[in-house]
Amino acid sequence: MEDGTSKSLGYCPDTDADYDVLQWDTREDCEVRQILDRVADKWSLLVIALLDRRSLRFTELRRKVDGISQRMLTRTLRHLERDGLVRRTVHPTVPPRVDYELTPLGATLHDTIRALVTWTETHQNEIAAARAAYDVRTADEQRQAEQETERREQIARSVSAGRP
Amino acid sequence: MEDGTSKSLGYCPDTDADYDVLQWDTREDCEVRQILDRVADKWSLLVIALLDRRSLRFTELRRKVDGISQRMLTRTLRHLERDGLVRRTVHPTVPPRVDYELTPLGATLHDTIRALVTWTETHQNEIAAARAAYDVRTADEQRQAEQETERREQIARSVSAGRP
DNA sequence: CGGAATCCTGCCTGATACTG
DNA sequence: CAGTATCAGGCAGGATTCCG
Repeated sequence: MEDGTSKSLGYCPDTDADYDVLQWDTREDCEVRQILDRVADKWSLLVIALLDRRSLRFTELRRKVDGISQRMLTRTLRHLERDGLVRRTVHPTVPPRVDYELTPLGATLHDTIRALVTWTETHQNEIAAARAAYDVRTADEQRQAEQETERREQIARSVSAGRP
Repeated sequence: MEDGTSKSLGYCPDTDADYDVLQWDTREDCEVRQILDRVADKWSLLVIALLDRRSLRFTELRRKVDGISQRMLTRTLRHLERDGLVRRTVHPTVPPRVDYELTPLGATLHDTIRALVTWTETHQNEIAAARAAYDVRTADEQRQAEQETERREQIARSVSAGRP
């Protein structure tokens, strides 16, 4: 209800004849895209990665996922619950206590997501190096571009000075 | 330069005494989080998933990634290039031609992301079922809540009518 | 404690126009 | 073709408040 199910039937002119490479339905209204957009959400990813077998309470999650607002945590958890990835258990105590844990389905996704986290941990140095290199390159190009612009402006000035 | 490069080296003051479960640095300024936030972006994910060995031109990508604005495609590609995941090749022809392809590093990430896409394809039926079930449940609860509210309002009305 | 409701800001997006 | 630039608008997301 409310969100990602039926949408603008975004018809997709899509591909024509390049089936040489594996492809999948990339249309926006495609089921896989819908799910992927949810799963590829940074908060969802973190929550699932943190729910490693052990169930966590709302506030525990809030503390562990640094930077998340309670609004987004609530939304994220509702989405994950709706998708059958997380089970929400309310204990009718006072003060209230709500536990979140992965469902079996969520656990299978957890494995995949852990792989992503592991990849990140493994390659973070390479990425940092790539970023540094890129930034240097870009800074150089910008300096050159500025010089180029200045040169042209000088030409333009001398021209307009020639015939006022 | 500017964003997430050299920072808090992975040690995590974080938790106090719950090391029972595997944990990693979840702080917002953590290197891994920075990368993860980028990788977990829906557009990045799609682009990497589509760049399967074969290089693609800008417009090819634009057509394949249904729903992306050219602004976001440009941004996404720049980010991926900066992170060393995608190589951008400009052919000085006319009209211009720019090819994008995965770097070796990007290819390793591609494997992980394909796993995510495959997971989605495999479990989309289960998720659809979970969503349907959830929506039914929620609709029921809402109907009950509305009835409850109405009942209380009636009581309130009869009370205020009793002593005006 | 675990939310729901409200307000408000900022970014994404879409459209358009202009370069090279 | 492959962008960059700019502007309007809409909605995601943060901060705050209040309730069971």
